[in-house]
Amino acid sequence: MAKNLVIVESPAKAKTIENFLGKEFTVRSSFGHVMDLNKKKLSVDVENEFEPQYEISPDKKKLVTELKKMAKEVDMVWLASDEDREGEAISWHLFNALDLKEEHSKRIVFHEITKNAILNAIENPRSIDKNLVNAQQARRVLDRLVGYELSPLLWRKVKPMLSAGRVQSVAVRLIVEREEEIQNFKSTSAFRTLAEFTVSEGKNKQVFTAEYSERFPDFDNAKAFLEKQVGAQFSVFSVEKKPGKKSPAPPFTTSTLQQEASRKLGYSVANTMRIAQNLYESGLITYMRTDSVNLSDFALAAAKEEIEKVYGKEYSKTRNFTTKSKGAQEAHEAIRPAYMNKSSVDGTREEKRLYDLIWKRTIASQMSEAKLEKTNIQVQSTTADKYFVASGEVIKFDGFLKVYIEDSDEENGEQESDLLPPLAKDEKLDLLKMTSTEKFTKYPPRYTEASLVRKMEELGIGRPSTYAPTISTIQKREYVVKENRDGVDRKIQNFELKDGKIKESVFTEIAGAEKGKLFPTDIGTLVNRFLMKHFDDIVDYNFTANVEKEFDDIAAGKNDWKKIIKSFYGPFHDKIEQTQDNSGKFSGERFLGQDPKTGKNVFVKIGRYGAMVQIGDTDSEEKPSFAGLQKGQSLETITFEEALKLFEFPRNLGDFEGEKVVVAIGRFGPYVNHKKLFYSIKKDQNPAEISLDQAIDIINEKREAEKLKIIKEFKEDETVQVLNGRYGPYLTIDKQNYKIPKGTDPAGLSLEDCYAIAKDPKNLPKKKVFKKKK
DNA sequence: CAGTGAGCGAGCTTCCGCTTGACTT
Repeated sequence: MAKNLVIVESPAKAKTIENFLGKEFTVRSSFGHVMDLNKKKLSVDVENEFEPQYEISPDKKKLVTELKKMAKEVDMVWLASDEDREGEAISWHLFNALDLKEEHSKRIVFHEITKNAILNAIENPRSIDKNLVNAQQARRVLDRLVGYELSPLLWRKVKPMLSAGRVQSVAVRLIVEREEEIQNFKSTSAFRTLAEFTVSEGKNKQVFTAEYSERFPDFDNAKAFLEKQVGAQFSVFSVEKKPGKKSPAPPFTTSTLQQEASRKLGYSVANTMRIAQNLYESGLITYMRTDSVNLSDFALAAAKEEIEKVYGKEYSKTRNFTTKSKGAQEAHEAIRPAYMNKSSVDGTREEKRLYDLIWKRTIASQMSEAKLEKTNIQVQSTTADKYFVASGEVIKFDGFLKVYIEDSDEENGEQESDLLPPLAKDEKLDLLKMTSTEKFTKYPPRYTEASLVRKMEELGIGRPSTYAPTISTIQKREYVVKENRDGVDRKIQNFELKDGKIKESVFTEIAGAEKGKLFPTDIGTLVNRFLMKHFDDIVDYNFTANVEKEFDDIAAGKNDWKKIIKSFYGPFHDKIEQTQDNSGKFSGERFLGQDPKTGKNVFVKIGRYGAMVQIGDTDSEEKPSFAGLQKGQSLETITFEEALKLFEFPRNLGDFEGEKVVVAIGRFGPYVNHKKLFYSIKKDQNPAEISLDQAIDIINEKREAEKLKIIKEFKEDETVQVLNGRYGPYLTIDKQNYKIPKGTDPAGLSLEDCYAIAKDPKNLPKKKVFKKKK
């Protein structure tokens, strides 16, 4: 056994560091936090100074025992978790959980994984910073109190299984409020006029486009303007040239990597992180959960060398970027290639593409700026008051643009800068054609996963390690759905002036189509309304930023963490109790009208299982009847007629193979029921209009698919089947599933083999880790 | 997985931030 044990947070880091340190050092990892509050209970003693009740996390028990044993056998334990609030707490937890002694343990920190940085850290140890630990305790306890007092209130007032928290509830609010903005947005239109010119005399007949600097509010004005331009003379009024430059973006942080991978590669936030994790574990990139744009001296030097070698000296410019994001803790470097001279890697297509993005972004960040020349031209007409303007851009020196261009979120990328022909003042121009086209203003963009992350980072809510999980949480709770939506056709009016004649035309464009955007659900909207009404301070966009300032004071030793929590918890808990006692169910109920058949009231509201329509009052003698809303329908927008339609199920379509075929709508959407079997109806078919023949098609299709699933059946025992599942072949006996041991040919199994597999407890599927939905 | 929704009451759910595998039908 070596004389020293170093404990870091990540196993990949442990492996690298062990190589730097030599035989005297063993390096292990804690896999993150090892202690936490118990998941089942509040675990904060609110009566007694908010004392947190920590325990060793259930999944870390084995690890802690192991580390404890190792710690006893070495002379010195070096606690080398990250240098931030959470890292300090991890060291403190390890100190406690491993029963360490002051004289046998030291706290060390480093920001980059280089031999010098590690050796330097070993030479400059310190003790655990209790103030920083206390700041973490305040953060942890605050989040627990908010989450574990608000969520149960939601279970009682809105719906079971819901959740609320400092981070997720603000993320939901952003999406709900953006949707409200969009719904309230009134699109207006104006006519945009473009003209194509060439010079009248000379050789260069290059065509360029200029836009008239006024937009016309309506059809008549646009038409009048174009009519006036018939027969007009055009000439260059002014030519203005000025130099410009562009600088590269800083290297990637978690947030910017997620955004660019989404824009350029179309990866979801979770997917990007999974791929980055693989690259990190293969030693190809630095740590992928970081808020720092800093590069180590080693990386700066390596980038410089690579750029000078490949592109030449004039392309290199060493830069140090400083972070602008709120609450950044900068325990790591930016995300960069481990080796700058490795411009591509082996791996899956996804890994290659993400690595390429990281390599280019990092290299570009160390390259010189691009030099441009911008040209603005004004064209005058003898019959117009204002000018037509055109702008062009010429790249004089490409610099970093040679390697990498950052994408933007702007959806209307209409500011295309054309290359302009050489033009002089007063030069005569020929008009080729002029068009005036109706343009509609666009509502603010809906969030994508990545643009939501950017907004969260801007507000300082969430951390690099939680962006992806938070986005999955708000979708799992069904506050938000990621969806594509079809647009609607919109008529566009257009004029064209050519050869002295004006042509009118109308064409259609698709407006409002969305791909992979986040939409709030009814339940998300309702929960947000509830929180805004009773807990507006918690979902305030500045709540996190403000408490972060308090945590900073605690970390600086200027304030006591329990005092801070106390001043928050008093009023917060009062509000919890008040809302609990004084407000009723928060169901978002909306009255739609009176049922023409019975005269009873018809409502929509959120029930135990989601949005539903109710006919009849809850407190009336006769039990009300209910129907769940269908996919795509919403509490806010469903009409009285649509609501009544939901009660037309189940529909009996007729007989097939001697038994009834029934269409109905269930928990999982519309389905066909026949011989006690269920068949889902696809989205593009309307369950209210489906015919018997169409239903039979659905039944037969499913039967075909089932047949393909079967690899092997046995006449002797029909409960035994070898099937093809989502995760490869498996065995099912009497509705119990079993894994087939590796290396067995599923098609060659005999009935006896199957029984044998079933007997071995090894082949039982593991217990479900995730909870059942219901 | 499957057609629920009153009310009774038991027993369940839930936060954020650090980390990876093991595993799913």
